[in-house]
Amino acid sequence: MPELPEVETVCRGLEPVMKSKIIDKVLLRRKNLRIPFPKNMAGRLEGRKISHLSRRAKYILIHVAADAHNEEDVLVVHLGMSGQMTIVKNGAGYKPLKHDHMVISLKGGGVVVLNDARRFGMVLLEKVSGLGGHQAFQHLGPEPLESSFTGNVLHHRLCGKKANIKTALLDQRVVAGIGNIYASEALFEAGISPLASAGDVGAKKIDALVTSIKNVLTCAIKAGGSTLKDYKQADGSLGYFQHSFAVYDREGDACPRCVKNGKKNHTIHKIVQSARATYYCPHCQK
DNA sequence: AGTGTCGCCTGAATGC
DNA sequence: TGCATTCAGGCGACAC
Repeated sequence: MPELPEVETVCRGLEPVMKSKIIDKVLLRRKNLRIPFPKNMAGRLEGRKISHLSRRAKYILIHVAADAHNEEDVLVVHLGMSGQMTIVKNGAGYKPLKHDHMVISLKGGGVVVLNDARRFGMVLLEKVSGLGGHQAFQHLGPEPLESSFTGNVLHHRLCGKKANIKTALLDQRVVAGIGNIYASEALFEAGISPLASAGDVGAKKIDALVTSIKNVLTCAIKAGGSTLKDYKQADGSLGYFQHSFAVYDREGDACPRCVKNGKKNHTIHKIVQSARATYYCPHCQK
């Protein structure tokens, strides 16, 4: 499920386990995910210290500190559709499960595993200085939770676009980190039809949309954070938390906003746009 | 250049 | 119960 909030939650869950630890062993249990694992990945990482973790768009960035022989590197993990990072509780007793593809053992006993059944994920290892120029990063749009991401900014980025606004929100070059769920959720909250041409939506509605994007993402991160805190990763896996959505996967349900306005008979519809499911209320999203 | 469709994989849910 | 079909939250390659 990983969109921006889930990836953020994974980063926050991993940080206390990985930060300031020395990488002891990196085990790759196959050659590739969607793309090959980086050349000599284990050799380039083992013995080095993790300085901190961060996130850009839907990418987890594990920063590896510079040392006598290397400048700072970044181990980049993208979870694709089905990827999961797991903190193994009893590292010494770790037995690989099906689809465990990458196992990072830390000095002191911590073990972190990347499991990805569908293998749509990817792992990169890049110098931090070259990261911004890497093809995965160079065209990424702004981070939606930065204060510099405003209605004005989004309005400019959508200007002239003929594609429907739902599809445009999924374009990582327009804005980074929004996936299929939160695109539907944000448009619903802002009361904007997913069918509208992106370039035709007025400035005022785009302002509302930016507010809604920030709101749905922030609420989801909050839900993820409380999962970390409350459940303490019952199974050690990170990022897949229970969260209820207003419209996503609610085809046929009563529209919550219309119900609030006393109109009980308006329901959530499901349509397909650019081969992806979209959920919305035709009555209150114009 | 901008836009829409397809396929990469496996597993879960559904239908017969 | 078993087997086939459909669908999934990402993203890049490709065709137009």
